[in-house]
Amino acid sequence: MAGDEINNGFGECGYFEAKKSKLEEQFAAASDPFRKSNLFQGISIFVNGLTDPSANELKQIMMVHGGTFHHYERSHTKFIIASNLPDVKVRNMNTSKIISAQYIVDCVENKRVLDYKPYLLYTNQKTTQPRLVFGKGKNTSRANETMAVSMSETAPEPPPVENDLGKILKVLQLAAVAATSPKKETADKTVADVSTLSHSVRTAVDPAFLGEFYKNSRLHHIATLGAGFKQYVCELRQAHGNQPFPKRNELRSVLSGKQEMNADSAHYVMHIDMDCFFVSVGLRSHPEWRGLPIAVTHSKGGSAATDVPVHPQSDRQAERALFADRFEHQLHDNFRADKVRTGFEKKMSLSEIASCSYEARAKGIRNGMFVGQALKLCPELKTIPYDFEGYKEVAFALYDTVAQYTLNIEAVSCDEMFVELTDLVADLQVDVMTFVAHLREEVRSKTGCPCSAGVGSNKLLARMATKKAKPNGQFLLAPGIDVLAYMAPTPLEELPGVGSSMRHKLAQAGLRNCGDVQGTSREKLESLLGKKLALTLQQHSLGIDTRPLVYEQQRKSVSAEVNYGIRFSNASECETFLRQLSAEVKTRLTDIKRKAKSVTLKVMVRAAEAPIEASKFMGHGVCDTLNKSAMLQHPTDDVNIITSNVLKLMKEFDLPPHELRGIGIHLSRLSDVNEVKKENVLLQMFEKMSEKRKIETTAVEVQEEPQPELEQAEQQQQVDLEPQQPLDMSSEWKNSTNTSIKNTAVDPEVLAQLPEDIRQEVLDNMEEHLQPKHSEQRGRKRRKPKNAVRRSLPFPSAPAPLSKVSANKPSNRAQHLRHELSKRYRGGGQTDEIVMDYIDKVSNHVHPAIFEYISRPEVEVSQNLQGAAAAPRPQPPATLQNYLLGSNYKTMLADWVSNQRYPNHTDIITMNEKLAELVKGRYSSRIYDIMKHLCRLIKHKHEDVCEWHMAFRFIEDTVQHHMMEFEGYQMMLAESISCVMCEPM
DNA sequence: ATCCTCCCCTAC
DNA sequence: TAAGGTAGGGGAGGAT
Repeated sequence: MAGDEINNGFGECGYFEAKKSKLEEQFAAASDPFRKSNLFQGISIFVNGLTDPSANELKQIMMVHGGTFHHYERSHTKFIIASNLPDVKVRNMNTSKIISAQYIVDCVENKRVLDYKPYLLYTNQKTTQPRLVFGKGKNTSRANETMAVSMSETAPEPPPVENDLGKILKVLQLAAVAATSPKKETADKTVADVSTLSHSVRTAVDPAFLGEFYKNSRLHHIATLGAGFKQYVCELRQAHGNQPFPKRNELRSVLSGKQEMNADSAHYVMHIDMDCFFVSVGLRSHPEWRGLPIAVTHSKGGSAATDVPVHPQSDRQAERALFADRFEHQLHDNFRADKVRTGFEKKMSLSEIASCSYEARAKGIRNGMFVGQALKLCPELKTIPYDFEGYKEVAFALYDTVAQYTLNIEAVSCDEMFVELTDLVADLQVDVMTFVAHLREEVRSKTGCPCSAGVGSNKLLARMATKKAKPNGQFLLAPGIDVLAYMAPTPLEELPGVGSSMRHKLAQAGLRNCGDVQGTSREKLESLLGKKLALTLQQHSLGIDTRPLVYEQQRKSVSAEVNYGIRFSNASECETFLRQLSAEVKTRLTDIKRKAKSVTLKVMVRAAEAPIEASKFMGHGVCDTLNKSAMLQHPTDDVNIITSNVLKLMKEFDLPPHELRGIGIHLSRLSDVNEVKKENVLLQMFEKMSEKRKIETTAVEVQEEPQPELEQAEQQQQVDLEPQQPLDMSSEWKNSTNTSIKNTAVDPEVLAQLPEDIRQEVLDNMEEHLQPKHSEQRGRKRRKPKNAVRRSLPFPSAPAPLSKVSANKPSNRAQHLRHELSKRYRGGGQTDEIVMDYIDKVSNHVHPAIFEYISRPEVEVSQNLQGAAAAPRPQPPATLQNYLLGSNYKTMLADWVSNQRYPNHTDIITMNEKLAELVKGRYSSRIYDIMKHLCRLIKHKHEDVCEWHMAFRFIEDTVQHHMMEFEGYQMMLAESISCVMCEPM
């Protein structure tokens, strides 16, 4: 799957890039399908200055042959490749590992690792002719020979290094081959398609699309790296505990003596941010381009960016007009409007600029601008490609550098964070900006990239300071200054949270800078923006920021979204993609070890007036966006449940697949996997057993004549577990009951077409889901007996729901039952006499045996009451999922009661639901047994817990309520709980 | 009042 | 050609 490619190193094992062992590194290498050999395994190089081959070419060579390319020199960098270094530079370097680039070339040519000494630039041994010598022992040379043989491109094979590793590598390489082969199978379509087959992946219909897209998406990388570093800070903090920071001592001795301390007790928050991050990382290997206007983008620039093929069904003029209209009249986004206005010329590249250098910015180029537009502003703009690995590498170096001094870090993104400095500078006894300068220099030397930092008394002011500091500088918003006066001239859009939309809205009201807002009444702001936004805006305009630094951030949602390359021609292509995306989002969910209770599907649909094809290649064009969500009954991380809900939501949108331009799946209301486990013990037991049972019963037959309630619950479960089955409309409404789409309305038109009794059932179900989840109400809720239920009951009409008053009229009920009995068992003789006599006597509570007796079909009526009670009920439908009916219900109850100190709310609800099903199914004697057993378990619980007593009474109460509704009588129960502590009055 | 859904906005 | 994601905060308006 796409999983590997999407994984940025923040998988469940955490930041493997940073910590991973050698072995893991080799694993990763072996699974790379582009790998030609492992020639340079364990060898790392750093390229200093101009070389031939160039740094980029050397990087390619190293990657393809299993080596490591360092973008900056590290202590463990094995070789430094250079051609000529200035004396000044060399003087302070360890020259024993500076070699010529020719070494790499010769190694590849000879297909073995050569002795590097002849290639040293700064020793006596320097020669131009490499000696063909193996530097190491016999074993190695043998290995090298084998390697040389195995380096043929058609049959790449790992060197037989350490035996185990060799085997593992081999397996992994085989796996990599296997993983790529299905791609080729899709080629079976037509022979005429051959021309397109050779092309790269285009639309989301291609099974490899998702992986390709995420591999190349800058926004995806920005987002996942950001999330990754938030988690990284958490991990570092947890791993660190209360240990000291040794680096502080080192710094203290370096800076000691020359510092006069800040005597004030000011609060210091630092905001640190890399300067035009992507560009800086890209320039590490091309220092000769520093000072030029540079942009990072997918477009290769030059003529490729000014003569772009145009799709016949696209219409740039029309699309531009539409976009411009939206941006100018609805969204007021000047930048985007401008981008469309001047960037949409025919044949100009619509590739976006992810990051541009300050020299490019000076010409008016901005991040996010189209390349075509940027080239008009600056024809000599140089474009460089993305280096996602490099961004991660540098980001780790940045975070690790800061983390040496403190872990009071709030990660904002991969290149930006807030750091609480108050305690740190007090501990170091240094001036705050001295520390910042030292830190920035360390970051620069470790990453090879410049950064800027601002310091203020809160996050807002620190950020403002950074704006002043950029590029490559630092700035302190001194604690003593008049903050109000300082903020007043600041344009509002410089405040965090104020974007183009809000800027425009405020400008309409005559508010442009912080000073304007400072003097505006709260009422006016609130009417403009709403309560909360008004408050924060006003506070920010005064330089006040109450937001604390959040060091350990908890994720609240997970999502996966693709608004590029979505072009389906039919529903099945769409469904296939939805399944892939569901799997993707499920992986992300399990990666963070959480479960979700809400699923939201987001779609982008081509706007009615928009051209069929977007101007931007595979772009979404002008679209309308729609969201729809479904609440799950329980938190889940089951891919099948997620998928079935996603498919259902898509079906509800009822959109033509060919008009879709974007799809996203969001999971929210997350809970911890372990919390869920604790919280829902019973349900987990049920589900576990139903899984097991599913495997055991191979063929699950669908009942021709669905039994009412239980049957529906069961069908729902099947949809959840088996979304592979196509969903037809007729099953959809039935399925929309217990588990899923509680909050989605049923189409009234569909509803109108249903037969009366079925419609009533649907309405009842909907009503049921709108009931509050609170246990009291749910358990005690009055339920109208349904037609369908009645049909299966022996009584022609079930008793109407009884109020408390009528329920307490035993003689009426006894008469009723007697009447039914006599009708049914005419001439039944002695037995029925006994039964009726019994009923008269007990009046209020009926023994389960009686229920058993009267609910048996006529043919089975036996002569003797005892036998009747013992007679087995007809087997429940094979699909019935109520495990309270299973033979091991006692074990399950015992597990529940004994493992939990206090009963869970959700477990009690589950229990009530399952017992209610039993009531409706008339499993009276089982109910009797369950209640008896449960009562005993609670009584004999090691520790007397009133919560359990109350739980039992509540369950008992609910059961009796249901009995009263469906049978007209309460059940005689064997035991009850009495406790002086919690007994109700 | 408080919750829910469906947005919109913002930031990187 | 091109890779227009992701997460969080919050408002409007309706349901309870």
